Formats: sequence, structure tokens, C-alpha cells
Amino acid sequence: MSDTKKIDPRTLKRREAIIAAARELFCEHGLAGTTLEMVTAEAGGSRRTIYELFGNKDGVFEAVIRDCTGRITSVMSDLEMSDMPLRAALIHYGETLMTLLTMPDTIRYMRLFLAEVPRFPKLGKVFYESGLMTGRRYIASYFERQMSDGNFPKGNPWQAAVFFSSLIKADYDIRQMSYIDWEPQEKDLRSHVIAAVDMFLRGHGLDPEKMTS
Amino acid sequence: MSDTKKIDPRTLKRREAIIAAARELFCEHGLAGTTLEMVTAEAGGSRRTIYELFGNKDGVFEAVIRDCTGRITSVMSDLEMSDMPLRAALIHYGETLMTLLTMPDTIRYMRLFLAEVPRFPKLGKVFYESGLMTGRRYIASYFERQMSDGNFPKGNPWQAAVFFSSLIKADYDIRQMSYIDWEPQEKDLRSHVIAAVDMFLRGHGLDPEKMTS
DNA sequence: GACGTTTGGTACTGGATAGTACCATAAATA
DNA sequence: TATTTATGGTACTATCCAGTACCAAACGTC
Repeated sequence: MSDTKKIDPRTLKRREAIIAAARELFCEHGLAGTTLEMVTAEAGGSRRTIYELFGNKDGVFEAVIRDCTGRITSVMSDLEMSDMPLRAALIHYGETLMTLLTMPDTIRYMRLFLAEVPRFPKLGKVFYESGLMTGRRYIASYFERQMSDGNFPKGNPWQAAVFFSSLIKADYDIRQMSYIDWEPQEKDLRSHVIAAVDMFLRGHGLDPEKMTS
Repeated sequence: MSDTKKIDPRTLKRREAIIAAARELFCEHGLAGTTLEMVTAEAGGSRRTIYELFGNKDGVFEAVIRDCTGRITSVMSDLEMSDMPLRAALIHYGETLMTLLTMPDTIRYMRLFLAEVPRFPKLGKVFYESGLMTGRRYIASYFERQMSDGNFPKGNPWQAAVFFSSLIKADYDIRQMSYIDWEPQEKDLRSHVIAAVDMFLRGHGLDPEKMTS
């Protein structure tokens, strides 16, 4: 009564259960390889309800992708505005970014999503802009602040963010998408991030040696 | 009689026609969305022949991916050993790399391939190592030579190659895979490559200003 | 030009599954 | 408690498609 529309709490629970089950199954077997029968087997309930809530199979897929996007976004948003010194902050950002990007779930979501982009062009924008770009926007605004505070040479903060995240992610994403069940060692990730940050700093005329926090 | 096995020229022609048709259709509609009926409609001939030559539908897919890999590799191999000055050579490499990576076909191949990796893990290795890594190996050996010739600070040529190609490709690949029918402007690519090369040089302690060819 | 292999075309089988219809039941609401 | 709404379950339909069988025709080989 408080809201314009009353939503049965059962509906919400069903919705969540179905999306969760479908997400796992889609990632595991692909969209075409998953039947709605499998989804109900996992989520409980009956196919009837799926059609009631999502219209059809594509509706379920769309809901799953939006859910995955939200998950990535929420992790990205956890990037903390740090008041550490520049180099330490960048290393911190880099490691957080890599942790997220190399998570098996992230990789699975990306594969699933990319596979179906041609049939769902609209979802492309959603996933890329709301999901993947969240971190980049955050980093760009960080550089913008550092530039105006005089901690970083003035220039195009957006380009700096692009170069920074490119150096950080290198081709770990593509490689992980290509190799099933391969995951980089945390140790390697760390040293990669440090090397990338230092190269980034030198690339902007800063000397990492003098910035050891 | 000259070879161990005689291959009917008809077979070869059929093979090529089927792969070409399947490649286009798979890229357009995905693997699941393409029926072998559609393939024969496009390639001519009959389904019978497909089964004769490829065993089953998965066999066709595998052949298509190998074909795509070969196409990418062959373009990558066209990277010419240049005896230009360092900066000019890197810009040349960068532009060639980007031209290849942003070609609509390359993007379509990658999407197609990534979508099905989980079912064809072996193809992952093939596509990544024979296809995508060809360019990187080439660049790494280039840096190795430049290092021993004293044109480039000594260090790890492989890491240099990773950073170089990461800066060059940035996230054009992911963005193009996410956005259907979007293509970067050639003008933007050029300026991006130059900015990336200069940042790369500065990151290795070289001054691009003094290297204008 | 005769022989053997490869291909085309058609028709069939078997299995799988998206989507629908319907009724009974469980849960919320008043 | 009565009424409404969402859900479960089952059974059905309609379709689509991979894979197979078979025969006749085209082509390459010798």
C-alpha cells in the first residue's frame, strides 16, 4: 500500500532463485545448451512460473545479463578513494582491478555475454558501460583530481585512465577467456601490477624510485 | 601417386566452399543458430557431403575456427621486419596491429570462438597461441634485437612486448566485441597509436621528442 | 571409354525442447 | 473465513534439426 505497486514477496524470491540458477547454468552450458527444464530443476518451481515472470527464454537471459552487470558494477564500486601516495594508490587500484577481472565468475560472465551480443545489441551497451566502464570512470576522476592537485602532470585524465587500465589488464582477460580453467598466480599478478604502474609513472615523466611509499 | 594420398580436387573445392559459407553463417547467427541446411543452401551441394567431409556439425565448427586462426596468423605474419628508426617502426607496428585487430572479421571470429571455448578447450590454445600470439612473438623478437643492438634499454623483451601491445590495443577489442557495428575512426586510431608509442618510449626512459623520424 | 569414387537430392527417423493449456493448491489479503 | 492471486505440476503441441539411408548422376582416373 505504501508503494504504487505491491509485489508479492513470493514473486521476488522466485525471480531471484530462477536468475541464480539460470546464471550458473548459462555460464556452464551456454544459452543454447541450457533448457528451461534444467533451470526449474535447479531453481525449483515449474516452467510455468518462468514464462509468467520473464515471458520467454530470452527474457531470462536478459535478466541474467543485467544481474551479472550489477555484480561486476558493485565490485567495481568498492574501489576506495584512497588518500595514499600516488604510487601506492595506483598499485592498490591495479590489484583490485585485477582481482576483479581475473575472477572466474567475471570471465564466465564475459564469455556468456559476448557470445550473445549479436542477438542482444542493447545488452552490449549495458554490460560495457554500466559494468566494465565503472572502474575506468572512477580511475579517470582520480587522475583528474591528482592533476588539479599537482600530483600528476596535467593532461587528459581519460586517456591516462585508458592507458593505466590497459597496462594493468594487459591480456589477462583474453587469455583467461581463451583458456578454460586457467588462472594466473597471485604472485605473478602482483609483480605484473607493480611493473605496469612503474612503467605508467615513467611514461608520465615521474620517477617511481622516488615514490616508494 | 606422387603423394601418399591422392585428394580429389573436387573434395578440396567442396571443403573450402563449405568452410567459407559456414564461417559467414556462424559469425552471423552463431553456432547454434546456424543449421547445416543453411550451410548447404549457401555453399551449394548437399548435407550428405558435409557429413562425408567433416563427420558432424562440431567438425565443421572446428574446421572453421582453424581457418579463422589461419587467416589471422597470415595477416600477423605480414608484419614486416622494418629497418626504420625505432619510433617510426613502433608506430608502423602499432598501426598494423590495430588495423588487424579492429577489422570486423577479426572481431567476429573472436566472438564466435570465445562463445564456444568451453565446449572446445583445445581450440582455445590453437586460437590464442597460433593466432593472437603470432604478433606478440614477432614484436618480442624485435625488441630483443633492438636491445642487443643498443637501441633499446636492456630488459625483458617479452614484458616489453606485452606492455607495448597492451597499450596499443587498449580496450578497442573488448569495446568492439561489445558494440555491434561500431568501428573506431581511422583518425582516432592513428592518434591513439602515436600517444601509446610515445608513452611506451617514455616508460622505458626514451624521449620521443628526440626520435622524430 | 570403362570403372570407381565423390557428390547431389530427397526423404526419413529420432530426439529434443520452447511455448501453451488447464486445473489444483498454496499463500497472501480483507 | 472468503476471495484473490501466484505457483506447481502435468500433459500436450508443434516445430525444428542432426544424423542416416539410398539411389542416381557427375566427375576424375586409368
